[in-house]
Amino acid sequence: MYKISKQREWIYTYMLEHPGQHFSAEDIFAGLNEMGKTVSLATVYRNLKILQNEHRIGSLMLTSGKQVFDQTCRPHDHLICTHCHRVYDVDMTYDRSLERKAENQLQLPIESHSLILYGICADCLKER
Amino acid sequence: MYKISKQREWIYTYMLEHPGQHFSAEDIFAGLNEMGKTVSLATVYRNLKILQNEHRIGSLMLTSGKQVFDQTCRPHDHLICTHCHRVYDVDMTYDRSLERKAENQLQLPIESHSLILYGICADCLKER
DNA sequence: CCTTATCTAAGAACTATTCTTAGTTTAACC
DNA sequence: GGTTAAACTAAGAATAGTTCTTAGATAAGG
Repeated sequence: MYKISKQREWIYTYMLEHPGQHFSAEDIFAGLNEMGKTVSLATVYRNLKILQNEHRIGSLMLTSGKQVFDQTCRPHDHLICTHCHRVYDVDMTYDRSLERKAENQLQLPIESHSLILYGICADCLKER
Repeated sequence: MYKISKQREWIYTYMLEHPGQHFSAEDIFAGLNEMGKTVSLATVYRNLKILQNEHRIGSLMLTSGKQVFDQTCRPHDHLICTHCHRVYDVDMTYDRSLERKAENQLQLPIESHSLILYGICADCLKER
């Protein structure tokens, strides 16, 4: 189905080399181009979509309507700092039972969920 | 600060008259115009933003990047049907302690959160 | 009333994302 | 290892959703 392409591997490698970060397509486009790896923005978008289809990466829609991409598609939650607006991955242990609890309460089959916490991140907290 | 405007009250009333629904700006624009209440799309967008600032309505960003508006800004959760894609308001009782649990686990101040459940709604379940 | 800030419509502009096209690269198969 | 076909790329046009600009209309306070 999909063939290996130089550009797609650049994109994926770029993401893995920046652990913990969340990237817009534009971020990756700029980052690769700065490294001399010229790639067009449409190619970045197309390949991010392919990487998602292949379950190699995940994505998150911010309240601003901008999409950011995540190095993993393993289910996890997010913390968004209300001060610096950075996005962090978090693993809320209690969260694992959330879907079963929702099923019991709503009496409907629940397949997945998305949880975003808004608060102050450790870095911003230190700066006060 | 804000003056009362005919158009803004049309928009707000339109939303209240369709309880349980979630509207895009385009939905409201089309709905009002069908009723003979002509209003421009930019006015709908501007007033939805004002209604949000006034805390009269809420909003939700879908994974598609489209924004929908909610009759209430009272904190609550959402269920999105993976079959018909309708958006429902849900009130998960367990959810009230979620922010305190997150604070304990992350050791950071949490101000709010957004929880979206994905599953099959009652209507779609019936149709099988 | 009169003033003035806020409001509207209409359409231009903007931003993020996707599509189109023509030519290139990858890999499957002989 | 060469051929072929499918998947790929860059570049820019196109689309969709939302916001801005402008000139004129409308509320609300004095």
